[in-house]
Amino acid sequence: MSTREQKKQLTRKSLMQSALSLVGEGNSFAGISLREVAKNAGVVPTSFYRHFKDMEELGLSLLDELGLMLRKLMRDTRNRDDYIETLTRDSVRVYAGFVAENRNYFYFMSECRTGGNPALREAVRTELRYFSKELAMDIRRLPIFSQINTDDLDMVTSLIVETVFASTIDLLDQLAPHTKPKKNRNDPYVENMVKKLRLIWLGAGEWRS
Amino acid sequence: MSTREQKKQLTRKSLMQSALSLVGEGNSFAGISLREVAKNAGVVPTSFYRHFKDMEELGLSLLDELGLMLRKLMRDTRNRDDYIETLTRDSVRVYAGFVAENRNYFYFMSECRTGGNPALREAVRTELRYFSKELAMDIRRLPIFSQINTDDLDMVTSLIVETVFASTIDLLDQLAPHTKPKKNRNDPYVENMVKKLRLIWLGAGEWRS
DNA sequence: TGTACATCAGTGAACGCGCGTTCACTGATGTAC
DNA sequence: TGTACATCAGTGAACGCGCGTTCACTGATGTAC
Repeated sequence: MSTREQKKQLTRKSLMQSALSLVGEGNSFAGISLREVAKNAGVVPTSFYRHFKDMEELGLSLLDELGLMLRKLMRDTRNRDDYIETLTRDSVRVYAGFVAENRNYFYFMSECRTGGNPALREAVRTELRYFSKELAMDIRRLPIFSQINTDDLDMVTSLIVETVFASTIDLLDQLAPHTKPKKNRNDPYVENMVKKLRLIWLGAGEWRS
Repeated sequence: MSTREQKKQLTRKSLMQSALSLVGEGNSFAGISLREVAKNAGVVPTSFYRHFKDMEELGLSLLDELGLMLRKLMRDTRNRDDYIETLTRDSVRVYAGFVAENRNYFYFMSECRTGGNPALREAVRTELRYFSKELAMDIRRLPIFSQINTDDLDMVTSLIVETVFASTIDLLDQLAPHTKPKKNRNDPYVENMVKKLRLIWLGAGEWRS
């Protein structure tokens, strides 16, 4: 990779980080301007066009990036064979920690899930569907799912993914800025989430397709 | 009520409807301007200030209004003693129909759930919490919940409310504009939702606090 | 009922500002010989 | 290695436009007598 290309990628990166930090400051993505983003990135507004067609394209790149990070996180916590209760609690705790360390990304993705721009909304939907399918492939071998067909298993995993994701905005708002996630086992967010997942799990155990 | 006051209320109403229809056209609430709202309502921008301090105050009024409509809807479909399966499917169908007939309101409320403005976000949270509590009070007497304590019942009902609400944006996007909700029993949205609720129900039946 | 005054929802001009986008440019980096 | 030319990321001036907000106003409606 040439020096020129490296510098270009650096600017691109700082434009994305700039947008993200503006969202993290309490602005909604729909409300921030191309000029603000450029200024915050230390670059003249015209430069923006060397990297993105418009703000929507930048938003899609951000979603892509977070998607990759989340897939990696899933891959790393998968394929463990702990007792299911422990695995659930640990997974939720890992997720909550990851959210806390990437607050701006999740504020952005939460907004996009329901925000005004259809293209961004669809991108989030695709991402969630991907996680749901991954999770289904991962847990299909468990004995608890012997009585369940593929469609219904997808229904269960999408319920899980949606439940976790929908709660994320509440987690973000209850985190004071710059607070580290609680590491003890009594974090109320984690406990509440674990209860909900356990309930879904119970239901899945009783399910007959 | 005086004539003058009546006229004022009419203008107020048309400002709110104006904002709502702009959101329904695919704009995000965060991105529409006071001037657009006023223009669309057939009124000079300055008039806006006779009714609302700013766009946030208008947004909160919209959420209030939708909240009242939803509470009425809940009250009307409550206290029936159908077979639980029938009740669930009918309730989901009624909800889906209501969403389809009030698309703009639900696009707006969905955006607010996760949108950039903390005050609007909190207003939606309060509303959802209210529905969850109402639902808990309503179903606590069912024999299925004899083994469940108050906190856990709240957890179950909030899971139900969040699941239904999170899916609303997907329902909105899959509805073609100006489409009437399907009345037959095979609407895939309704069937998928019913399955998820049935699964939660199964889990709740197995739950021991 | 009629008159004189008060109220106030809506008006229209004006303000300074940041917006997205265009354009010709500069000068460091890359390439061919 | 040195030279001459090509590329292209980032610049800076300029554009027309819609923004939120202020202000003094108008004229229909309401109120007191």
